[in-house]
Amino acid sequence: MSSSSFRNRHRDSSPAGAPGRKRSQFTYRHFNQMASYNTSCPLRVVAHLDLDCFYAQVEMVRLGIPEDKPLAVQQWERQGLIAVNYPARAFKIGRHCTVTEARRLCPELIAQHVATWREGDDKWAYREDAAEHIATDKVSLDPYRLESRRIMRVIKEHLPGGGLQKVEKASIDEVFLDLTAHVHQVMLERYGEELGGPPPYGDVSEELPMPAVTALDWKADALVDLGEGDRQEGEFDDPDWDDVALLVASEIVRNVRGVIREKLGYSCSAGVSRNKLLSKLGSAHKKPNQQTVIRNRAVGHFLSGFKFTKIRNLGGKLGEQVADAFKTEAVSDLLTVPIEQLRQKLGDENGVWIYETLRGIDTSEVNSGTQIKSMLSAKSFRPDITTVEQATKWLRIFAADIFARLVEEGVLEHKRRPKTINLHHRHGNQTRSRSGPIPARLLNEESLFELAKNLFHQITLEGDTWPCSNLSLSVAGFEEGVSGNMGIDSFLVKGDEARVLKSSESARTSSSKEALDTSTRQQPAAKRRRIDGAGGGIQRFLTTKREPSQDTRTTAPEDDLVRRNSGEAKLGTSKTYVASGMGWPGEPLPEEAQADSRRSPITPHACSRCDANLGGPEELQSHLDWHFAKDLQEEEEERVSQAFANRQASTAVNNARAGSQKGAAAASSASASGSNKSTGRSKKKPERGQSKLNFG
DNA sequence: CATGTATAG
DNA sequence: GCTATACATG
Repeated sequence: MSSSSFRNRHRDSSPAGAPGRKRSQFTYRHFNQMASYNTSCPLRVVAHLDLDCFYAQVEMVRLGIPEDKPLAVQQWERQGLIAVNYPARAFKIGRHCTVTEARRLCPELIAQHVATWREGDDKWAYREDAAEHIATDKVSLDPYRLESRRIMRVIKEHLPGGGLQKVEKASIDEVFLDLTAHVHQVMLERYGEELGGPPPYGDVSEELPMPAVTALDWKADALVDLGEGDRQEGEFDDPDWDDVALLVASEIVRNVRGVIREKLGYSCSAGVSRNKLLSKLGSAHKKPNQQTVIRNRAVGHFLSGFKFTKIRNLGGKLGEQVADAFKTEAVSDLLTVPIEQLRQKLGDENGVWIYETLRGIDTSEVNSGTQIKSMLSAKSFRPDITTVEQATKWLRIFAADIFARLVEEGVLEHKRRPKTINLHHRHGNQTRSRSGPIPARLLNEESLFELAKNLFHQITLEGDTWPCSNLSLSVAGFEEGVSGNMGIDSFLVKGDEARVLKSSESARTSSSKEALDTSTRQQPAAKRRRIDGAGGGIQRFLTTKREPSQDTRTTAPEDDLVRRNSGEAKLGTSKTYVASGMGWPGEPLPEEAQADSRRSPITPHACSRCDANLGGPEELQSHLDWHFAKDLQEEEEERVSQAFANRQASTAVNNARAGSQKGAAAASSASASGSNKSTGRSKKKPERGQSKLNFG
């Protein structure tokens, strides 16, 4: 198949060289479309950024290890390495090596264990002995999430605002950028002569003049070449505006990469092309620390060299199905298959999708939302666990982990909350899960724990529980705005809530449950008026006590979050449980967080800390709460990022020399704990909520 | 809405 | 392994 099928050729019967005669294959309309992110715009420009062996880089930067040292990130003793840097890969060390194998291949290897949560400790940490504590520790990916956020922030700060940026966080270490509008603006500035004026006859379907340039300087970019044979389009054709757009985009991407490198020390690779599909393939094409441009004219050659199993969404069962159906894994082989046949063998939807994908057509959007949609905390047990007590312990850790992350992720200021909670259980081959709603007012650490225990109990009711090889707790269904919960809802106990929190065998182990139970038992199904709206019943135990005077807004859940947070996220041993043991029957109720004195006297509608103007006292209060939580969060973030910032410190030499986990871990804990005091809170950047909100 | 499956890094 | 997300399906 000729590569012309990948591209709408300009039909011009005159020879390519005819002076002044040839016009662009793009029209004024096409160019104008760039401003509005039309996904079918032929001048669209999308980039994919991919951090090189991200986890490994994070550890190297954090520990100040020189770039040429081989390093791998380790998880437990015998499990595969979860990241291997490029120097280590030179020794043939791969993802699925064990630590022992890796060391045999490269005695100099620095194997850094991931951070872990440990029961009784109130924060994840890097620990020398983590590898041997698979039974008590749970991996924490927080260091990587935090660095990921810093990277996102740097990217967003570097790109122009005002609707000209579209940034999608595709994973912890990947980002899509739709640069179309930005490039449009640059092209206007740079080529206003040719592009800026009105089209001839005022007709936007007129073709543009060709760019004046005859050769483009692609700098160090890896340009995908065009292949042999087909001379209809190639290097001998003059560059058109799509090439110019990609060139501008590649400059932008090179700058973004430079900024990430300079400000944070991370290298990444990038792909620049017309859409997500191609950019993603492009970023993987040359690694590390390079960028690949796939010009439209090169798409055919680029794609036909791949096995289609390398394409996003074809790496699994669907790809296997396709391979089975057509007895090939090569993209090029499938290009001759008519669309009807694809539809017939793979279904309409898949058939069409594959037909287009094979030809580099992808109109999927770059979604600027970078907000998280679900959160999961999980543990695979080695050996399996066999008792309710063990399970409960892990559930508590999960709840603490998830709640801390809810706070971390800025759920507070975003006024978002997860709607559902889910527990997965694995017993041998069989997996089961139970889920339920998270009532708005029950969004705090203890409640998540209670909810989780209940879900777990529901699972145990069906038997076949033990031994259990895996448990995971997740929250999902994030939705905007909780202010709606302050109405009549607050005074009702929904059937759902009653059911979710209904007392059960295990529930009896919790005094809060008993209170709940008695308060809801009389008329189980019906919605009911609460006896006292100001915080009796359930709320007294499951959420923070309210101040009666604030009663019209007392049940705003973000208040509960704020206050929980003020006690710092604890792993499993939140104050409540330390104080009251397990909350077994007969034990005293937890001393709840006291109404603290942070509430400033009500000043009419203006925030003293920023220029925000609030609609009324309630909004103001909520806003101040937000500041409060924000401060805590920033302190935390500062604390962590200082650890990373210290990377050039003298410990680097020691770490490198030791080449052992011991040395690295010692240094890391030193820098993590010491940084706070030594550097202090020198610069606390007053970041407005909005920018954070966009950021995710 | 609840539950399970697929995909991917 | 540990996450995160999307989707099918009842």
